[in-house]
Amino acid sequence: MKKTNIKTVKGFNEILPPESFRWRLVEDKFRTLLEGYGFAELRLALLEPTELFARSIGGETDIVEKEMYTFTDRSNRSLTLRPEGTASVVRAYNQYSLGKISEINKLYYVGPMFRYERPQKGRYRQFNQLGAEVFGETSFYQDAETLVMLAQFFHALSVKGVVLHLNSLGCEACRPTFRDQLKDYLDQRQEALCGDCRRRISENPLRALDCKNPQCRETVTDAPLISDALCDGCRQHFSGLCGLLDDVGLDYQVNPKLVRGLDYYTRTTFEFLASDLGAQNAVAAGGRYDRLVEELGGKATPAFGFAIGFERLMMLIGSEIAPLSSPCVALVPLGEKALRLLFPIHVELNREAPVTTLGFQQKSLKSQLKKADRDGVRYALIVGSDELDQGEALCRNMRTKEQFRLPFDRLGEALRELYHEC
RNA sequence: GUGGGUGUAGCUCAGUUGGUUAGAGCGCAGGAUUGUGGCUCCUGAGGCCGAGGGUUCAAAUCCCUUUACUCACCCCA
Repeated sequence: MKKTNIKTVKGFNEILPPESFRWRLVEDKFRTLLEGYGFAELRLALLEPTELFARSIGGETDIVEKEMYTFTDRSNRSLTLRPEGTASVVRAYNQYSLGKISEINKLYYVGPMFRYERPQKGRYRQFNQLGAEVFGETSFYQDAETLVMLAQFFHALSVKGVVLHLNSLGCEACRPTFRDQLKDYLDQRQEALCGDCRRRISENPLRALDCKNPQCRETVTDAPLISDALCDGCRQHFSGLCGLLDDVGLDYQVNPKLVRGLDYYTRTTFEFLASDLGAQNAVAAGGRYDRLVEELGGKATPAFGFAIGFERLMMLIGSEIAPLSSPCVALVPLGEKALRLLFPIHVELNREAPVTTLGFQQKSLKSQLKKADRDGVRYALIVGSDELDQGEALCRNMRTKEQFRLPFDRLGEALRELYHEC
């Protein structure tokens, strides 16, 4: 404690074993599922020009205003550690002209994001997201497929108590009208709103809808609803999506007051909310953003995406997931000569799979068996002076306590056979 | 940025109204007649009691400051 005074930066979340094994399992499930649906992985830069986020997320959002890790590098460029994944994916989509390679692009990513916020339960300054984006598809079938896929992911992990909340935010045709309507409504009730909401009236009035201040909530109960203001196109898109979700039996709640903190969303927007996560209850969220690709300088391309909060997801998953495969045989040398004999076998056997364990300290048989037991191996292979004399190792089945002999000259293949039985 | 809570062994925590060398459980290491694990028993290692200052004959304990963690607000995954 006294000399380890260099510690992680506040809020930077690190994953230690055995938790890291659980993370791997969940991540593997995510990859398998998404690749099954035709997604391919993108591994992108963690550091981007600051301008990317200012333009994509929205200059007026809290994320850009006060939550980014922004600094200038040695050549005085303003750089930012990515606070989310979508902006970078869109940047890459444009930069590498992915739209020209194929009409539809389904991409996913896994990795850390950075936001300078006060850490608390389920929120860190370095946190991890599992995310995916689909480019080039306007159909509500795409929205539905992606939402169902997410629900399948949660189901496969036995996550219970997550509810899908759905809304449509309209498009460039109908949202401005609604925005003005809402602005008027809020303007007339300024006194009843909190300071933040008053500020929001001009900047982003939609966000006043999901303010948690009780008084604001009450004030907003009779506010105009976006669902009443949607244009025909948006209305059909949304009802089409709901119809598909009904068809496949995916439960959802339409929440007309659900809005997003990021400016780029259009039409479908959603959150998967967990009941037992405390205040940070959104495990996954996302929606459609049909304008962003063009706004970032690309060809107009519709898109749909989501991000899952990895830490939050892991809090919802029971810790009873089975550990990864463990070694099968503990090699137990008694003395330097035996160790010397076993070492080449050990390194040969573990080339491709965890078959054996071998300790290099000269320890008593008793403590080596103790360790073998803790490691959960099925067999202990004992080599002491007797065995060296006879040219045979003594193999003990840790469960049945049966012991049998294995000649040195075929130890390797014999252990390999035992491993395949494990 | 604003509030509240908590910092004692690797982990989970005890520690009386301030009073000797600071405790338990788990974990770790070793042992219980020569080379046989899990159960039991014994022994051991491991702490500047988060840090700094103050009050006192005496501080883990009281006061101040600071820092870290944590929960909530804000916002978000």
